[in-house]
Amino acid sequence: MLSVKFSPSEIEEKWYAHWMERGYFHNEPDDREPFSIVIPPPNVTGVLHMGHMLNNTIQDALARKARLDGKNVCWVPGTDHASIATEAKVVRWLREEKKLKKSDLTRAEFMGFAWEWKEKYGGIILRQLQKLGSSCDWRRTAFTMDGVRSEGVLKAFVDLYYKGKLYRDFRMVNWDVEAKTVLSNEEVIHYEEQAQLYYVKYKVEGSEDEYLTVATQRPETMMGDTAVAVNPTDPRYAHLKGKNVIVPLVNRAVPVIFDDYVDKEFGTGALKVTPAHATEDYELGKKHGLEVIDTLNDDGTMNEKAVGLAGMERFAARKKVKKDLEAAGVLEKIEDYRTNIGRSERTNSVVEPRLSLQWYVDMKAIAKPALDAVVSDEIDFYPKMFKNTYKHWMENIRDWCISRQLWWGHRIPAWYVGAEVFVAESAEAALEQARQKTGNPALNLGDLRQDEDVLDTWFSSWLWPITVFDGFNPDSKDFKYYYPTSVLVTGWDIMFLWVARMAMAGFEWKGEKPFKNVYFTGMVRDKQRRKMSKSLGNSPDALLLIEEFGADGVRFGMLSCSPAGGDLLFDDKLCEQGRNFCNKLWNALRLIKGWEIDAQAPQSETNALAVNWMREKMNQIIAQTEADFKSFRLSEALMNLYNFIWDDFCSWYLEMIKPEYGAPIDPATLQQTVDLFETLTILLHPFMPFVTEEIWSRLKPRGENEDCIVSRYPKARQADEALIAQVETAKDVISKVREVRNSKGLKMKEKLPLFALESAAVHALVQEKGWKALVVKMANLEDLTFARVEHNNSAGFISGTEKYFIALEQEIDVDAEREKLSKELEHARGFVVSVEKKLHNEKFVAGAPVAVLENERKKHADGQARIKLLEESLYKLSTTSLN
RNA sequence: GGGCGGUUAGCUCAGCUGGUUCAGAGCACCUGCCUUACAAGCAGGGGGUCAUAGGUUCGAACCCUAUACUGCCCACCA
Repeated sequence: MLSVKFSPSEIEEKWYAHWMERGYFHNEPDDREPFSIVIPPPNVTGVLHMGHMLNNTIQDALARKARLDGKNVCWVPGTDHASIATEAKVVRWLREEKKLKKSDLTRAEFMGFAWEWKEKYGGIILRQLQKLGSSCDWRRTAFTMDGVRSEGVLKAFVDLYYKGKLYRDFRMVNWDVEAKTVLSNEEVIHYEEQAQLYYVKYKVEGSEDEYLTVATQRPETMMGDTAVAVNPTDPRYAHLKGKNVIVPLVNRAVPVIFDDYVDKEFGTGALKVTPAHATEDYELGKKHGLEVIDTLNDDGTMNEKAVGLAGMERFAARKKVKKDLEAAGVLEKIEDYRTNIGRSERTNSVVEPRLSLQWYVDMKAIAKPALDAVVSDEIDFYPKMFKNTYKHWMENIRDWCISRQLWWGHRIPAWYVGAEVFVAESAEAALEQARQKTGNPALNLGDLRQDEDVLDTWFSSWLWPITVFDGFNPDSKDFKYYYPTSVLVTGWDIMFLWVARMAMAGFEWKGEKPFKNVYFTGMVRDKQRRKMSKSLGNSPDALLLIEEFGADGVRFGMLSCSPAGGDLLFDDKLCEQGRNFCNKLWNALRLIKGWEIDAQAPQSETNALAVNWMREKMNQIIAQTEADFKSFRLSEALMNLYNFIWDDFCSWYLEMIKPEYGAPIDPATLQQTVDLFETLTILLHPFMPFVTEEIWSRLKPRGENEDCIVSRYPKARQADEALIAQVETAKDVISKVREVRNSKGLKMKEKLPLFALESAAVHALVQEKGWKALVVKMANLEDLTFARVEHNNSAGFISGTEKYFIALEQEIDVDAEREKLSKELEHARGFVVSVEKKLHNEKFVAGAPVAVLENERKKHADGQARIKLLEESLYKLSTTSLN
């Protein structure tokens, strides 16, 4: 006997192991149509969170659907070395577990520990993805820092360098003082924050007590000031031309310069210029030939140039400067104001503009084909609106800073001999170049100094679709077969960091797009629309969720409310709904399995009607689901199936064919029902693989390799709308009888007589095979018979244009009934009037398509028929009440 | 400052090419049921001025214009 409650934990591991053992996830190139996906590689250090669950559930649904469509599916899993994040974790681990500081280790020692750490903790997230049911080809698991991928990174770097699309430059960068590395623009997140504007008085040199007041947000950088700038058209300061002002506290004279850049309206209209610590100041400095005084160390403390502040952390220094300025009597006032502060995506520390020498990719040189591909829909975005964002960014693209002052990552393949740089895939190759260039054959490896920096993690991830199939090898069989990939599923938050760059890399090295479709998922948030975060504690533990609701339940929860691109407001309730759905399916199976069979019994007309109706409805749902998949409307597809299975299949169909208690079922109906149910498991399999596989295995005896996961998706044919309409009419009558029961307090168990007012239409329905018996069974009627007039004390309803009623034992509440009927009548009349308006409008009659016109005429006729019936009932009611 | 969205039921959102009784779904809520598959359930029910104002059209939730509110992305205003 099957248990009343479905328990996912008992079957999940079994089926996952079974699928793996059968090798269903693995494919090699063959003559089938390929369907390939590359996973957005999660951080190797990470654990599964809601965002991963969402995008992996979507990818898995797409992969499973493609598999059911008979395609050669290849979903490549893997992880990303996540330079900054991992290095930070390793540093903390070393400090806490091994009592070691990074600064005490050599580079090689550190890397040894980092790899040790990676081996220990690196695979967790991939094992968690398996729990979710992800049908990845695990044999192809890749890592951005493994041998094959690393080789690709070096090749890409060298290739770009010799094409002149990669260069080294000294300029203002974003500095993360905590990680002590440079960041790309895309890794800086701007937040609007509360800040203070300090008004500081700079004495005009040579004057008695004339001051020029500047407004600054960062007074601690004033020791690096080398000018004060004002707008040349500002009359307030015109007389200062050629004058100097004295920087307070350090008492250094700096010139007053004049530049259009300065906004007269902001603050006092005077801007202190600190070329070492602000991008625009640096530009001003270059323009006006100013000295650059760097007052910061790489860890965010002040250096000796910041007189009196040396060694202090930058924000402590700000407080001290404030005090000192007050003491000196040159702090005019402090104002609160809102401003944008840039913070490091990884460490969240305030990013410091800083001058340094770094490597860059010339993005303008490689962006064009990737931009065109999206604009022309060669690459399709879902939802479409992200095209605009992408286009805007690509058209204003800025060069990409790819070097990082870290150790965990791909070390930059550049070697220096003196001031000369040699870029090559290996030290040996660089040495060869150096020998030729210098004409000195005695040079050896020891004379070469390799660049200390590593590459931005995204410099390896942007090659992912290229390197993942077979390294950086354009001629490989797998690469040729699986590239470009079919669809990329990822969050919109990494559109610039990853998606756009992959597109560029694809065209740069393969001359072709890396993916045909991009599906952008929304951000997972909690019910209050807050981002899921560790610090808020509002992020549920993914594995606990799976334990509680089952993988299918959680998948249902993630998918059922995930319109592409929009926020996904996560709520446990959705997973619960998914779990309940599994249970519903399970119990439908129990029901069918529990029936006795009478091998001799013929199929009743009612059962035949029910089966045919269900088949036609299923045709509709198959076509709908197919269309939804094509346009990546997974949420809709799942919800349609959910409603279809719960309402149409379980509540209606199974109840239609369900034998009386203890009675057997005929073999034909049972077989057809099993077939229908089997089709349902296939339709639902992409979303809920475990429960469907389990039910599939129990529906029929199965052979070797005969599993739901590798079955064939049904093909939709044109549904028989007339047949569907016929049964829908029956459903309407049945529902209305039930409504009467409910409102009159009649029990479901009580068999009732139902009458239909004589009409050709009802006679026609009753003559349809099985129709009347269906209504009698489902509405629990004594019989359905005809009457020429409505009986006294009856409760009636109109279905379509026909009047039905149930004669009641009890007296009816005449006033209430009259009010109800009057309302309905009023509504019907209003409806007819609105239709008439259209029909009397000559322009409508002339302009509307025939089908629309026909329909309006039918609406008009039906409406009039209904009005007539209502009027008769009302009349009947009034004569009753007179009695 | 530039750009892109959104506003439909108490909540979250569909509504695809303007046309069927189009005003929908899920959740929540209300009523009645432990009815022999399922209380993780069954049968029913209430609930909306489609943000506002104009316009186009035979016809508008849908197209256009303006307004209000709101979210996001990009950008060097100290």
